[in-house]
Amino acid sequence: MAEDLPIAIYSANSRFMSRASDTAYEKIRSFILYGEARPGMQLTEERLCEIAGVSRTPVRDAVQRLENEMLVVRSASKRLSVADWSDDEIDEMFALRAMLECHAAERAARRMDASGLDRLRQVNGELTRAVQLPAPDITGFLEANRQFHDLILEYAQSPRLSKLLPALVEQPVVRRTANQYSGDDLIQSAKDHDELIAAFAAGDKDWAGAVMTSHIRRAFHSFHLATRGS
Amino acid sequence: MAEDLPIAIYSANSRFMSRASDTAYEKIRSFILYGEARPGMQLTEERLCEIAGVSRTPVRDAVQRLENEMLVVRSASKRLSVADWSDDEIDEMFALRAMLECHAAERAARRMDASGLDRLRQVNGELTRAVQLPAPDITGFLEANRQFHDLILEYAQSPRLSKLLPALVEQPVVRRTANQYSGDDLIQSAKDHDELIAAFAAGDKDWAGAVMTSHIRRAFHSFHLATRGS
DNA sequence: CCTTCGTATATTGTATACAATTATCGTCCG
DNA sequence: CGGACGATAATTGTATACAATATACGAAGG
Repeated sequence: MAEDLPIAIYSANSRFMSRASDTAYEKIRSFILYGEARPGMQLTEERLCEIAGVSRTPVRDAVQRLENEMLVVRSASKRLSVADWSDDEIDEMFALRAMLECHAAERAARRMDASGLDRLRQVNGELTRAVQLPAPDITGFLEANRQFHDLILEYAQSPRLSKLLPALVEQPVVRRTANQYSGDDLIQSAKDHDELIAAFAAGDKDWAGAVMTSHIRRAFHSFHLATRGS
Repeated sequence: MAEDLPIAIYSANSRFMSRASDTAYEKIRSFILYGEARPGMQLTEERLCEIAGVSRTPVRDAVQRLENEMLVVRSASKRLSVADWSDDEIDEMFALRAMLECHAAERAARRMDASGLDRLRQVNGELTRAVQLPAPDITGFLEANRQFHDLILEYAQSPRLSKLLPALVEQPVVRRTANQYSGDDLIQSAKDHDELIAAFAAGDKDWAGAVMTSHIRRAFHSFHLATRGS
């Protein structure tokens, strides 16, 4: 019987989600990432119930998941608040993410097949179209980018990685990075992906790992520049 | 009852734990790690209620935590079972753990202070006593070893790492590794720790990282030898 | 005016009843 | 036989009432 891992990691997953705890998870997550929530803002379970439209039981379920992703934080007295990351924590996220995505790329390089290569090429085709000047489509880029990295994770075939990486790929960071990207940065991203595909096709794990590492670290420096200047 | 066995590995949850969900977590965890549970065995929430002596609400809370540590697994139809790791998954655990503990050591090297060095020396003094031939005290070794790595994690000052690492340091693996260690292996562990302390004292992050990496990888190969022969 | 303490209020934690879903197993029909 | 179907039992999911705990606030005393 197949496992139901892994799921989309670069965004809220777009699967069935009929359960109340799943809708609660998505709604609260959206509230934090795209809604009126502000870093450090206090949350009560009751307030989250209103947002999610379900009772406290599934809300508590969802909150625990969000706690694991460190999108919400629990104080010593068990009160909840929206996470507020320090600069050091964000740097750390990029460093850890670079290590783990590099590792994922290395594993994927050993396990890639023709079908996977096709899917990667197709997704990166869409990404490449989205970043065409003079009017790049950031939303399209983000979606294709997510799919691309998800595919690599899928081919890495590591339940552990699939569990750990999502906690490191937080939307606010990814979006701010993408929004800060210049047109040339976006095009370079597409080229990185092309080179990754070449490395996978060659089965060269060191090549794949190195490309992935620079890919993430470039994103890091764009983000750094965007948020903390020079 | 297995209640007095070490609970928290490498992480800081050795606090009070008076809540029902916390005792449930500990009891179920002990049941899996030291009790009658067997890999792949099916679990029902009701059965876990009996084990924990509390109602389903805190049990479900505890189960979600154990799911994150991947000690229990949920099937597509949401049924629970005791995790049963493949050889590849265990290898992967060691690889990821080596990366993250190396990173933790590097961060700790930059943030270590005199007080931390003292504490590390004291803990490793206990560890060194525990591994004295001709009758090494494995339990004492495990406890001191845990404290030593916890201290490094504390000085790494990274909430992310503190969240991610525990999921990679699973007791069954650590114990089997330690039990397989020869007397000389145990003594070498103590020496690794001495060298780590020296690297911290020198503030040399690359040195610390390298020692930590070989420390973990030696453990990996001992485990590999013990469980899969030649 | 400040601190301390106790009570009221807000918030989180737990138990339990019931709803929804999934598995089990016997029966019918081919 | 054997496979599809349906009733029943087992299991998980959700809502809600109540218990435990933490905070807020104001009164009493210095």
